[in-house]
This record gives sequence, structure tokens and C-alpha cells, in this order.
Amino acid sequence: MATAPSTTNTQLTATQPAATQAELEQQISSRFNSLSDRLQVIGRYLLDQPQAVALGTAASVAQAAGVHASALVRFANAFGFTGFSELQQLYKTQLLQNQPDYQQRIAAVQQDHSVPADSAGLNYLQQISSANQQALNQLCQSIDATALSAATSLLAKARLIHLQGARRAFPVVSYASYLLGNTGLAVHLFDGTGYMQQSALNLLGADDVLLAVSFAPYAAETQTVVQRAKAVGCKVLLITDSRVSPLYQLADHTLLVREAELHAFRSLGASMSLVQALVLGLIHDHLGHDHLGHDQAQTAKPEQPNV
Amino acid sequence: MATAPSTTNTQLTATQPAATQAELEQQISSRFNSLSDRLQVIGRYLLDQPQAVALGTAASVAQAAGVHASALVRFANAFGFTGFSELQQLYKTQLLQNQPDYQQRIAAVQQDHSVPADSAGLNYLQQISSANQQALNQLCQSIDATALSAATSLLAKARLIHLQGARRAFPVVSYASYLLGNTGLAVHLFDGTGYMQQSALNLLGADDVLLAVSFAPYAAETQTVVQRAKAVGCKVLLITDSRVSPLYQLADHTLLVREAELHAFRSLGASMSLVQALVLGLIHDHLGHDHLGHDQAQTAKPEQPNV
DNA sequence: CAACTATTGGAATAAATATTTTATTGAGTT
DNA sequence: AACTCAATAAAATATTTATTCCAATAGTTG
Repeated sequence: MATAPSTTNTQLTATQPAATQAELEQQISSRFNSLSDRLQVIGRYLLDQPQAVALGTAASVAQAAGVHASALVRFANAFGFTGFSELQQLYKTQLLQNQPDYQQRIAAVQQDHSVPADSAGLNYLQQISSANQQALNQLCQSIDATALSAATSLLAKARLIHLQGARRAFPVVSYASYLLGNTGLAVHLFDGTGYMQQSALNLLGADDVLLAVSFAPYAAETQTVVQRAKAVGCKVLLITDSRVSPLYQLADHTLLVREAELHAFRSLGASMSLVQALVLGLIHDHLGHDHLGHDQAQTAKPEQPNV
Repeated sequence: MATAPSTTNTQLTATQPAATQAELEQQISSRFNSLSDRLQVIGRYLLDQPQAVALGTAASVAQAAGVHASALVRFANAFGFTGFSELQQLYKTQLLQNQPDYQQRIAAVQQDHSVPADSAGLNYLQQISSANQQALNQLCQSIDATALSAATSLLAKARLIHLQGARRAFPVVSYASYLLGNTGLAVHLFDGTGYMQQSALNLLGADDVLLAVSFAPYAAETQTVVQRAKAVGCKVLLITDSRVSPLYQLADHTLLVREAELHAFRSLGASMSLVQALVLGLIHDHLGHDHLGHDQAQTAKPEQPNV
């Protein structure tokens, strides 16, 4: 309709629909007073119950908002969408990757397939960055304080801390080794060099703790070390990616991390951060603050022995 | 169905379906090993990506998990549901309940800087996460596309890629080694074991490229390797933290990263992401896409984050 | 090695959901 | 008071989405 563009349209449809939920909410707020009665009801509901909009169907949303389903479609059209589903998509993606601000920009970049091939590298970096940020948020939400402090308590009791991680997990334990090495604690890293893994197993003791890191497809070497640890009474603290990990049953304590994944290559940012938090928590809760640097030693770290 | 209980049921359906997502996850964990191949894949995905399950359609979930849609229905049936929709409902309600909760919690904790010492562990995790996200943002902004693609081009020309990083930089190069090892490229990691660093230097050749990673205070070992590389005509790609790094002058190409820092412990998230972007860019621009994806056998990668 | 069973992917079917169209209501205007 | 126009809800249609059924395959047991 609107064949005659002369008359003042009651609802001047947006030329292009909003790209994000935030943008849409902005538009709703500004246009709110010029909306019709029912459309105001809908707008209010969208601002009020975004999760319900994301999860529900058009019918359920309409009923919850107290309007007819077709009114939702009219609302969506008034804001430039072809239908309610298109509007709802904004809410779904928002819920799927609920990060405050930066993520939306990245998502926009990702959806834009007209990126010049030249900048493919940068594109990857942005995608990885975005995925990692998502994973970090996820990690903060999924790890609860008690699980983390229980883990640090376990580590604090150890006479000797063993570290085991193979393949993709190895960078994580090598980082843990570096961090723990700076604390003065006794640390042993299973590094698998020289085919001495077998004899290194003898280092595991009953008063020790093994920090094992293992991701799918769960390297056999790590399973071996964990089994041996259990056999000699060594406690096992596990960082893994799923409750169906074969090590899950064996561990005394488990921390789950879900890493970002891009083109089948998983990142390690979340695991690295978790390890860092573990060590900082360990120092803070069990070793005294004197091991820590100053709160924000910006650039030069005075007491960092080596990096 | 199952009117005749005599015959061996292909999959003994749970008598009554789980009532909550947590209950279902419990069941998945315990029954996991007895599930068929594809059903395990689905179970893993359900544990892995609950919010994607809640938001998506059967088709999108199936595609993301790398299985056929009918397998989802079979899975749901195996756990006592009449269909996938009934199973999905658990995830929807869970998401609906949890969403407002934890957002408030996170927001509260973030604003409240006087958190009790008990939850210090979680607090550290959030601080680290936040600092890392900042660092990732900055990385994206500071690295320009040409620098990144120049770096991948350099790597692509190498007959053999050497990797050197000491102490804090070692997790980064070990991650690079893992990633590159999956591409089929010739890779050599200087790991410094057995005091064979000296003889390993002889591996450096004129047609090679050395990826060196070094942060303040710039380990001497890495400087040695870089100098030797230059001496034999091996190209040097450097990842470091400052233009005043002693290696900056020697490198053929440099990428600067500024890592997050918390209590004098620096993170590695930005460097790890950069390395990942390098390798993905290398594969994408110079090797073709077929090299991707040996990392994870079972879980397929969703090209677009299904919704 | 053969017969059987379990498992899987694909196509057809059924269900549900969204959207368009149509008729009605109500308010404002001449 | 009759007309016009916008707004709405109900019904009808079109589309998407879930589920069932069947054929093919692979793995197992006798």
C-alpha cells in the first residue's frame, strides 16, 4: 500500500530494519508516542520481556502481551521487518551471545560477507576475538565461587603439584607451570620429553595434587597419568570440556570450560584465564598477599623475576 | 508403542522423561557410554551448547551438532520424550528462568568492588575475564589487515617454520606448534629440553621462517635464536609487546600485542588469539580450506551459529 | 560366511506456526 | 447523521518445522 506518498503516513516505516535488539529498542523508545494503541502495548512488552520474545512463538508472545498475533506482524512491519520472525531473530541472537556491547559490532561484521578477501586475516582475528569474549563470559557465568575456591583449597594442600596436559591442553599446563613457578610452590610438569613419562609417574605421591587438563578427544596419555594418580592416592583436579569426559568420574574436583571454536580450531583463552584465576586465588586465599604484585603495576613489573 | 515388552528394546526408554535440564544432563552423563555413535554426538552437543538448543530449531540444532534431524527425535525418544520439541522445552524454560538471575548477579558483582574475600576466586576470574576482553578489543583495533596478511604470507613461503618462545611466551608457541601441526606444514618447536638448544640452532635454514614470541624482560634464549636466524638468512616473524623490544630491529615483520595484566601476572589471551588468527589466515589464504577440521572428529562446526 | 540386529540418512507426511487477506469496529469530520 | 479512514481481530492461506516411515548400511552373533 502507501501508493500515494503524499499524505502523512501514520507510521512511517523505517527504511531499513534495526540490526540489533538494542537498536530496535532505541527505535521503539523514540517512536513510542506515535504508535497506535496496540502497537504501544507490543512495544512495551518487547522492552519488558525480551527473553520471552526470544523463546516464544508469535502466538505465545501475542497472548502474553494481550494482543492478537497479527498485531505482532503489523508491529514488525512498522519497524521495517518483513514479519515477526525477522524481528524475533534479533532477540534470539542477542540471547545466544549475550554480551553487553562489543559483540554486536562483531556480529555485524561476521554477517557481512562482503568483506574483501585481502582482509581475511583481520576478519579471523575479529572472529576469534569475538568468540573468545563470548567464551569468557560463559566461563564467568558457569563457574561458581565455591567450585573455584574448593579447587584452590585442594591445590593449597598439595605437597607437590603435578601438571598434565597433552596436545591442545599442553599450552594450558605450561602456562600453569609458569605461573605456579613464580609462587615458590613445588611444581612438576609432565612434559613427555625423552619418553620418560613412565618413570615420571613415580613422582606422584599420596600427598600431592595433579592438575590435569584434557579436551576432546581426550589424549590417552592424560588418562594414564590420572589413573596412576588415583592409584597412589594423589588428588586429581580436572579441567575439561564436558561431563562426559572419560576423566570426569575419576577426578576429585572438576572445572568445566567451554572454549570458543572457529573452523574446528578451538581456542584456549577461557582455559588460560581459568588457570590464571586458579593461581591468583591460590595465592590470595592460601599464601598471603605478599606474593602478589601491586594491584595495577601498569607497565613495568618490579618483582616479576622473569617473563 | 512398545506394547509388547517381550522383545529386546533397541534402546530401553526411560520410564518417565526428565523434568528439568539438569536432570536430563545427569541422565545423559550416566547413560552416555551405552548410547550409539550419533546419539553420543547429540548428547555431547546438548551438554555443550544448551542455549543453542533452547533457541534453535530441530534442523539448526541437528546441523550444528552434525547429525540428521531425525536423530534428534530418536535421541529424545531414547530419553522418554515424545519428540524433540518436548526435550527442547526443558532448555527453553531453563533459559527463561536463569537469564534474569545471573545477569543481575553479574552486574551486581561487577559494580560492587567490595566483594567478600570468600568469593575471591570468582572475583579474580571476572577481573581476568574483563581484562582479557579489553585486551582482545585493543588487539583487534591495533592490528591492521595488511600487517596480518603480510605475516601469513611470510609463513606461507617457509620451507620449515621454527617456533621459539621462552618462559611466559612458551605456551604461545606451543599452541602455535599444535595448530600448525594440524595443517601438515613442517614445524619445528624449540623446546629447550636436554640442553640441545645449541644443536637445534643448526636446523635454521635460509628458506625457513622463525616465529619468535618474546615479552619483557625478553629472555636471552630467544634473542640468541633470533640472531642465529638472521645470520643464516632465515626470515623472522616476531610477536612482542613493544617497539623497544630488543628483537624489534632484527625482525622482518613484527606484530605487537598488549596483554592484560592483573596483579603483575600477565595474561596470554591476546597472544593466543593472534596466533590462532595467524594460522587460520595462513590456511585460508595459502593452503585452501581442505586443511581445516581434523581437530575435532565428532563435533561438526556450524558455519553460522544456528539460531 | 550367512543371517540378523542395530543404526543411520533421506524422503514423505503431519503438525505447527507465521503471514496475508478480509470483514468489522470505532473515532473523527463535514 | 452519514461518510471516511485507520485499526483491529478473525479466518484463510502459505510457509516453516517436526516427526514418522522406509531403505540402506554397518556391525554382530551363530
